[in-house]
Amino acid sequence: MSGPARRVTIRDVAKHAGVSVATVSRALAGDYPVQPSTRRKVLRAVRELDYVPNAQARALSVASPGAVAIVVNSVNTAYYAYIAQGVEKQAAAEGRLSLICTTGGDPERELAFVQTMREQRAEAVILVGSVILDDDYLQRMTRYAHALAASGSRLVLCSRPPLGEGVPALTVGFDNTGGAHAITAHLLSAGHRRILYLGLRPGHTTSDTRVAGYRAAFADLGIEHDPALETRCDFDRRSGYTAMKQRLADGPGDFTAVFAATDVIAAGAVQAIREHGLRIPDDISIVGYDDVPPAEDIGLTTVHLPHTELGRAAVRLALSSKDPLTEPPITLGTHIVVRSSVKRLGSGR
Amino acid sequence: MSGPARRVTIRDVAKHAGVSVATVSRALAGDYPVQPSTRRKVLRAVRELDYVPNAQARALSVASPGAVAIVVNSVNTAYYAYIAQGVEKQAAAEGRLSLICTTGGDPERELAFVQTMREQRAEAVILVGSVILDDDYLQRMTRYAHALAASGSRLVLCSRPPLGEGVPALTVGFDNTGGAHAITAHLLSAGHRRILYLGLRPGHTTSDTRVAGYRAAFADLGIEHDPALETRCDFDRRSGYTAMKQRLADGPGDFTAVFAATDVIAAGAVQAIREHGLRIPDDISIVGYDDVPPAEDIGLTTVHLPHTELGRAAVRLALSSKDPLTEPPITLGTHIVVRSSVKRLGSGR
DNA sequence: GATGGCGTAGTAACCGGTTACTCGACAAGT
DNA sequence: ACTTGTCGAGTAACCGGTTACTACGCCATC
Repeated sequence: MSGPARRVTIRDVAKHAGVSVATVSRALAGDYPVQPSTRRKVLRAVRELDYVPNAQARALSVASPGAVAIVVNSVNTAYYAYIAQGVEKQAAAEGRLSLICTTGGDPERELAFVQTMREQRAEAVILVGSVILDDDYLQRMTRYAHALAASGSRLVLCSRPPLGEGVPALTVGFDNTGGAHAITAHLLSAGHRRILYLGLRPGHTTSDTRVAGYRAAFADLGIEHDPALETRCDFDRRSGYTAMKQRLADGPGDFTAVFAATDVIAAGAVQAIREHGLRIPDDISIVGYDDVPPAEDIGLTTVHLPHTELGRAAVRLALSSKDPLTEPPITLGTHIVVRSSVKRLGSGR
Repeated sequence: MSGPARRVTIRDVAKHAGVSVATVSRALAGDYPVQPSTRRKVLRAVRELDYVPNAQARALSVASPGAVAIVVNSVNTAYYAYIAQGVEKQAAAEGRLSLICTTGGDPERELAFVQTMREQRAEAVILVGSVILDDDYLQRMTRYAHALAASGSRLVLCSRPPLGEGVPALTVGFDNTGGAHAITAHLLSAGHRRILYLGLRPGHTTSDTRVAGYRAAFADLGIEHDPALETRCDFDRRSGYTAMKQRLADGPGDFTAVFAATDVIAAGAVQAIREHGLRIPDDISIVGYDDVPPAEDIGLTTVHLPHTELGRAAVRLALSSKDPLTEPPITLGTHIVVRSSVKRLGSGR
């Protein structure tokens, strides 16, 4: 029982079946007339040798669809996981393999992966997730875009700001400003006026767009807004917890509602609020953003994002024949999901 | 500005630099002496033409590391996402690309993907997640194992039962029975005697192993156990909710604690308990399993699983030179995470 | 019976790299 | 001056497939 020393190639099959390699190839492809008896011989040889064609070799001579690559910070975060799921599903539906890379936010890894994808002849590279928008970032993305375009791959920025004219990159995102506007208006119409915004992070694109919607809601309804209610906070549970703890320690009765920039922040904030002996929504109302799992568990009213659809849209766009230089960004709409974290204030005004 | 009609190949670079293709290859590989002046010419040509070597072509002539493929039900589930994260990280650390495939539990997709991975010459295929253990499944896996082994790929079953002697598959898993034993003992030592097990699903490997630990804990401590407290329930939130609802409607005071087979089931159960007007842990204690996000949000005492480490171990094992025919299954230990969902009963017995 | 067309199968070139082997030039040794 | 050795570069074979082109046998047709 000698182990298979070498992989079985099409030549082995040809020899075994007593035909030429061309015949084997044609019998398997089925696009060229082959005598039924010959075909049977070939298929039997294939079965007996357990031959599997080498996709890499085939890709050399035939233009075959390339893989779709997803780059995310981490798969552990529901927000990314949902999007990645959409990407994978759509890619599979279109007959593409999905390559995945997690960067942990490290630009080095991102760069290395983009380079690898050029070598792999990936058909599309999808970068997911918000970022700090600075010059370094813009330059980096612009370089990626041109490099990938030159290699015939397409770059899709998913839930990231567009790069602007003349840069060959496609963009798909959520309507963050619209969603933030809507949920803020929801709080305002429930009678809340002093609404804490938890998640200020200047330069962070997701934060910036959401806070913009929050402010716009006040402005549109002609309600005055206290900038001191905008609270800095990173986008994770712990930060939400500590920021809220701090805020409650400083001035308890300063606000009646909280708009957390993400559900994860909200989860942390909820814990802080409860530990402070306050009840939701009786003492404090709170809303979040994203509609990811913690939201349902804590009964959080939030903004639902079509995550999976975003991933699908990214792939569809990438595999379409749209010109990346001129195609406008796609923006997916959002809607509010009402649960039980908002109390209607007495309308005695 | 005529778009690059064809990809730039090593021959283009050679022509542009006025050298032979061999020289270009060697100048880039750097493993063969090349005159510095020649090397400079080559590198300049590479830069000017923006040449990127074709990894697929290289893989044909040189034995290069293959990709690592992960197959999961879905990336949306934290349990899978954590494991996938571990796989991706370890694969990246070992210089491999990660391919991902979600099956939604469809054996057809799984089969198709395994076949594709053979064609792609993947180095390892990692199947993750529990399954219904029946003859059909065993036959399928055995077929995969032999097929992949014949193509030189390795099969790793992650959090799935081993296939037994003579089948070339590696196995990595959690100590489900041990963890279930420990957390049941935790409830017993807190004074609980009537403990509802929520998540019975005969044939489902994860469920079977956990319920075994639950029963063993009673047996080891010589405490009688009422089989009627083992409740059927699927492994999702909704099922946990409805099963608990039903149980509470049937006989409220029948049990003092609940052992949910997963944290997700627990999350559903918690909601049902609260809606029934009962409080946790004052009226009912509850524990879960997995230690995935809902656990922290609902303050659930649970069994922590080293998910990410499982993924890493799977990759390490796959890329090691261990013989899949003889290598014993790896089992990763677990530990209890105590939060606030268990009440110590009055020790008045 | 020579000619042409059709249906199958084989030969060899090609995809884009790597590398064993060959070869010329030049320096050192005798 | 001739051999020998070394260095650097080119030629061509090869990796494992696909496919354009060629060749052959057979039948119908003139």
